[in-house]
Order: sequence, then structure tokens, then C-alpha cells
Amino acid sequence: MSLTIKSCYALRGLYELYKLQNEQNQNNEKNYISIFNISENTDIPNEFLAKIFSELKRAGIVDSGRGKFGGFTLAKNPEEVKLSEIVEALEVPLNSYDCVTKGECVNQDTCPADFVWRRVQKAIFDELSKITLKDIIEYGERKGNVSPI
Amino acid sequence: MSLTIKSCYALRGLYELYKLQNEQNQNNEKNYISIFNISENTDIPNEFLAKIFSELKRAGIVDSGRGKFGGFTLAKNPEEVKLSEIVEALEVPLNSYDCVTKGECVNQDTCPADFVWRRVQKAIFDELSKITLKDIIEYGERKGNVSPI
DNA sequence: TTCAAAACATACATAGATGTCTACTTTTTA
DNA sequence: TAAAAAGTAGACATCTATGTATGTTTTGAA
Repeated sequence: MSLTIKSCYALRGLYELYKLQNEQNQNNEKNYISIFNISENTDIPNEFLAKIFSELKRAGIVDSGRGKFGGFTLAKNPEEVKLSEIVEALEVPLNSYDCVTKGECVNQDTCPADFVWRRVQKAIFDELSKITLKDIIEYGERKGNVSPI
Repeated sequence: MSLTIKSCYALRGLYELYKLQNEQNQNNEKNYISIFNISENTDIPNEFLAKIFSELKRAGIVDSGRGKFGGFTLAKNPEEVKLSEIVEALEVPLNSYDCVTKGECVNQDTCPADFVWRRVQKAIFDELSKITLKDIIEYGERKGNVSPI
């Protein structure tokens, strides 16, 4: 499990999605937010964000509606989405440094260190499992409330 | 703090250094092992390993002697070397994805997720702090004793 | 004093991951 | 039927980890 800017974009995008949904949702109807709107507010490149959300949909983290007035919506309550899910959905390690990215070792038979990467892998996963999208939202809102002087 | 194949090479290299030192050290004299010898036994590219060991020396993890019969030697007892030291000595995050590699966020003021990367960063460091070079050596020796049929 | 073997220093090459951009297709609503 | 959105595919650019090559300095021994 690697950690790239994709995960960062995903969290910021999901946070923005939540915010826009709540702003516009006066009468509690199901509403979709377009990628364009999210990227506009976050300065995340439009097309890259589209890719990311497409992957998040496949993982069941967001739902989408096509066509006019389509867009994305959160598929679950924020407290039900663990960050480990999000990161796992996005970060697909495919390069050759298996020992560090996958926590697996190419020289299985001789490598005296493979257990290290497995332990690190697990440590990352465990830490990410303790955090939910709700924590992100609360943290972001607290931060947003700090008015700059 | 990123994790690349450098860290992997370092651990395998240090393990090999320890082994060669003990094989050759019949009468407990200080003896140096050359990079050439280590890379020969581990299939780690010679010059790359040289770079890695040079960084390990700067971090005080190995000592070196120049000239003929020079080479490298462990600077401390294996149980005194935490893996967090080794990884920190090698993995210098310099790319632009500060939020994920350095645990710092470029958009400090608005990012609702920077605390996540700090926590992950810490989780990795904490896990690596619990493991020493001695653990690597013991694990490697156990593994080496398993005779393939 | 000379040679060989080693660390040390540095610059260069390259592949592959990563991120960005462009264009096109399909779907849906008004 | 037009507009706005997701979805899809692929080209392109860039960055950086990795590996290579070359040369310099140091040291011990013959």
C-alpha cells in the first residue's frame, strides 16, 4: 500500500462533496454534485479527480448519476467510511519493488527483512482504519472556522 | 518518510555484513568487509550499495576504513540499531507530494486531511522503532536454517 | 616507492510511475 | 434536440528512484 497524492485528492474531494451537498440540500432531496464543482473549489485537476471518483464509485464509497444534473453523492454516512477503504480503493501498487509496496518480498526464500514491510503495511492499515470520513469533516470544519486575522 | 527499495537493500546489506564479519572473525580482530563482497553475496548492484552504505556511515550506523583491506563494519551492536534510524538515514523525501511523503501539507490552511498523513507517518515510525537490526539477524538466521528438501 | 584494492565523489542515463491533458462516447433531463 | 454530466481511452509530460560510469583519494603491503 503506497500513499500518493491521489489519496490526498480523494479526501479533499470527498470533504468538498459533503460540504456542497449540505449547502445545497435545503429540503433533504438526493442531490448530485458534479466533478466540475468539486474541482473548482479545491483546485484539484478536473480530469484527474474524475478518475479518482470513478475508482471511489467502484469501491462503493460514492454513487453517481449520469446526464444533466448528474454527478456524485456519498454512498454511506461519513462515519461509516474508514480511510483504509479509501486508500485501498485508490492505491494499487503495481511496480516492481514488491517488498516495500506490497509488503511482499521477491527473494522470499532469503530476504531477512520481509517481515518488516509486512509489519509496516499493517501499521499503516491499522492507523487508517481508526479514522473515518467523519473525522475529516469535523477537522475540516474546525479548521475552516478559524478566521484569519 | 517514504519506503523504497533502498531501505530493503540496506537491511539485506547490513545483514550480510554481519554474517561475513562473524564468519571471518575467528580471533576477534576488527575486520572490514568490502562492498564488493556484500553485493556479490546479495545480488545488490555494487555501486548502488556503495551509495547506501555511504549514507549509513553518515548516520553513524556503520564505520568504514579506506585503502587496501578497508571496507565497512557495524558501528554499534545490532540490538542498538533501530530500523527507524536506518530508514530515516536513507529515505529523504524531496518530491512535491509533501502531504503524503513528508506528512506536511502544501495547502496548510485549508486541507482537511493533513492530520491523517501525520498520523500515518508517526505510525510507520513507531513500528520501525520497535524493530532492531538484531531482530533482522535472528529472523534471517532462522530462515537460513530451514533446509530446502 | 610502487601497486592494488578499497572508499569516496560526482555526474550521467534510463525506465517506469505518476500526474495531466485531450478528445470522444454515452446517458439523462428539460 | 440541446446541454450537461459521467464514462472511457489514450497521448503526453514530468519527475525521481534506480542504476551506471568515471575518476580521485587513501592505505597497506610487497
